[in-house]
Amino acid sequence: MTRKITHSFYQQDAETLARDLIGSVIVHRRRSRIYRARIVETEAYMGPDDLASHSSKGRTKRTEVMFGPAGRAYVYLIYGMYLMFNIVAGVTGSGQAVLIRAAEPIDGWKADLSGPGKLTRALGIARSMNGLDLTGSRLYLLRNSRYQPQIRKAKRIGVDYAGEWQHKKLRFFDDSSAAVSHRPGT
DNA sequence: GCGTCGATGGCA
DNA sequence: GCCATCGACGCG
Repeated sequence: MTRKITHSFYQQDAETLARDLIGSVIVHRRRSRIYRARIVETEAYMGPDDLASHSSKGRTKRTEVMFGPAGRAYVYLIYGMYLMFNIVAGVTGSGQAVLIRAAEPIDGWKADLSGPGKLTRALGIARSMNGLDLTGSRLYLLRNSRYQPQIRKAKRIGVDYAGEWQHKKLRFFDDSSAAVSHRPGT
């Protein structure tokens, strides 16, 4: 049984959503083709108090989408060359989001999706998709109640500047997948 | 297998 | 002057 993920599901807090999205499937309809990939790694960004979260900088032009309704895409450029794909989570205004870090292609399609920058490039996620409603028909997620991932958690990657928040175990991954980008360090 | 480093551009 | 990254390179 597989069904499209709805607004009410995205409205869960980011930590719960990040865990629940492991094993779900990204669907991108692009140039008359359909690309599907199973999510194997995510990170939760908990809102303005979370020093690793962009929303901790407050409402700016960049972070505006994070403070909007859940279930929209938050896409931004990092290091001048990589796009990050996030999903807005929580109640409207809470500034939470889930970063999609890694996935594995489904249906015989071949791609390396084991990292947030590689994932957006291979899936064709563009900056123009910032703010896109993910319950539409172009880019959406499916939940498969049959697939049971082996979920583990660890600290988030690349946020060592975030004080006490850097240590919190807000990264979730499917330990049975080879596409996970980082294995936990002790 | 692991550490280091450069690429590259939007943002505050 | 930062970065929610990646891949190339040098080790030995």
